[in-house]
Amino acid sequence: MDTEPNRPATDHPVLVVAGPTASGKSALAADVAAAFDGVVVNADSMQVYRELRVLTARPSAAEEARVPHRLFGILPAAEACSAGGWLGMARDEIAAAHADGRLPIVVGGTGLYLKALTEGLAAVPDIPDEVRAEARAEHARLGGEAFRAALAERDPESVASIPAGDSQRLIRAWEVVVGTGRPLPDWQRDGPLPPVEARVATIALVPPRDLLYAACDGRFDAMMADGALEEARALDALGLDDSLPAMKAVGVPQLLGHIRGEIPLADAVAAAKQATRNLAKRQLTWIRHQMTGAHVISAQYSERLLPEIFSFIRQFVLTPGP
RNA sequence: GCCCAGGUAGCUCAGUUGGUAGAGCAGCGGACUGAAAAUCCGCGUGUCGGUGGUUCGAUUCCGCCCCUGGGCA
Repeated sequence: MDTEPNRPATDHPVLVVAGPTASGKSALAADVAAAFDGVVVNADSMQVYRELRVLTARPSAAEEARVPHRLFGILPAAEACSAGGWLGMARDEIAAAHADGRLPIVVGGTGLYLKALTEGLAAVPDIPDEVRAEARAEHARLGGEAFRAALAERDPESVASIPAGDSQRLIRAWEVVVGTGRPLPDWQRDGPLPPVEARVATIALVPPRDLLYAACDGRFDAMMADGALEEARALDALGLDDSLPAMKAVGVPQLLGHIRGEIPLADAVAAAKQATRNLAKRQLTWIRHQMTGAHVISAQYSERLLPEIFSFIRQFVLTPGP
């Protein structure tokens, strides 16, 4: 790692900016980066996909020209990103920023990614693709209840805390025991891979609910005006599997429903706005319970908040600890 | 004006052979360790349009009125 020899790695600052969708965190991150010689690092599971520019509200070309941005639009929609995959890339970008003497500003709404960054991730080996495919096939074949019962024979601990309907987490638990021979909770008990070596301070934007929901609605209208439907058509033309992560980004299933002649455009737009609001609510729950310790700002982002934010950064981010 | 169909939760509706009612969605709360913008779990008192009547008891049956669709004039 390219750290300065006489300075402990943990003295390197990292600013994390969390917040629900449409809260203005991207603008906040860019404004901070402009003021503090920073690099914006994406921590959003959907903004990593190349084909989704409009529908994920990725920073504009102008914004990227104004301030360096990393990990935006770097993977094809045909690939599936993951918390672990992202973490590796994020650590590299953070290290690179530090090596350049810049402040890494990690911004995104994917709580799991941010938690992996700040608290580390269990050191589970990579699961072979065949095992992962088999896990999904078995789940599809057996159904949730039977799949869960089968998993209980090898990993009763996971089963105890995962309901039969929670396909994604059941499948993950299954592929870990089958792929590694050890249940996921055992790996977790080994302790996480060390989190990023840095002093991390977190700002969380938590706007009032009514304003946030209005922002969600307004932003989807803006996306439509900016070519969201065309973007969805282009994605559809790739003929990708609908179960891929990129195909599940808010707005994509709804617009594809219209493109495929299943629902009127107005219904698709309304459904996409609704899905955005549902997502925002889940993100708020995550922030409230999983990101304790963050500096909470109870508002939508606006430049008027910058003095408070700059003051926080000078005090807790740029000032080395004892 | 007449005929028909409706008026039940914020919305769309179900239901009660008369004993004051329940789904989906919304909303709210919660979970979350490698596809997480994912995947899930929990929370349902509302003058059952109004008003008279029958009844021990009416949201349910009857009368009248109001409102919304559709049809006939």
